Amino acid sequence: MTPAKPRLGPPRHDVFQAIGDPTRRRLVDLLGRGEQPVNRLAGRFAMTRPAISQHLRVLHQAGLVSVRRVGRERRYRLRARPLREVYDWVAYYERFWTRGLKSLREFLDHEAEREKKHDTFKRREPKP
Amino acid sequence: MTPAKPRLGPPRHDVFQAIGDPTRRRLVDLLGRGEQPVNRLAGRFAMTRPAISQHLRVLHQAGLVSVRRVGRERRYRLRARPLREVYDWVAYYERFWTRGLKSLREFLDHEAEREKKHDTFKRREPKP
DNA sequence: TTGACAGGTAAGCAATCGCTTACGTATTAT
DNA sequence: ATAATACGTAAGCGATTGCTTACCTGTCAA
Repeated sequence: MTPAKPRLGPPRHDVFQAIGDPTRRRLVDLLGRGEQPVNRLAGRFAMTRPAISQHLRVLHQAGLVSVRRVGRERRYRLRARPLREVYDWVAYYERFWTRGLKSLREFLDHEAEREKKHDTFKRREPKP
Repeated sequence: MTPAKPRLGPPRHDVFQAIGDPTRRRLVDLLGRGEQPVNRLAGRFAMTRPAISQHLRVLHQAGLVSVRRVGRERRYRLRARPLREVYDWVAYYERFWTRGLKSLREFLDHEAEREKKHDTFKRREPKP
């Protein structure tokens, strides 16, 4: 197959990717308590301040934080709205684990379950 | 600062990272309709089957899918339970966008908001 | 004005990612 | 037996990530 085209331009970070990193999730958690300057945030991590700055940039590109300059510090605040996309996506699957025996999961796999049983008895599968 | 230690051993994929990739999210979506063999899944994407196999491996390591062999095909099925971790994390922030003027967000940033106003009037900030 | 502080940014580097092609291994069809 | 199918896996690749150190600018304090 022809090689996949490389992404060009500045990497527009999407929300799912942004929260894929545990450090950034912790940053979101910390900012959930309220606006905070970079140094205060960085103090909570075992890495350098520039590293945190870079994580904050990713969060910013994902629309998850905004900055405001106060004196010589920059205070970041959480913009949780983009998380809604994640929430909406994942909330759909809630039904897959909350319900019991009559779950949608089981309903959907009903046929598959029957096939599995037959497997146990060495029944032939219909040709794939 | 001393360089961060490289992660050793096989990369145990965590759920957040697993769903950080759009291809893997689509795989989850497809599997949400029910158990499916690899070829059927791969047919929906503009990439080779091995690429899909590798994505499925990541999902498997994250506990998001299970496999079952049927004849010569392997049928993957969704195991949505680990998504609960994502759901729980993100659900906390729902309040930040659902409520109106009296949101927790505003409550937490109440002080910050006042400072901002003062900024408008060129008032000095208390020393950071 | 000089220095200390807050923090962004660039460069560099090893590790990881996401993809490809090539190949190996079961299983089914002929 | 032989070929075809379904799939995994390894190797190789360029791009990206996550960190570091080094350096820069802007603001406050002395």
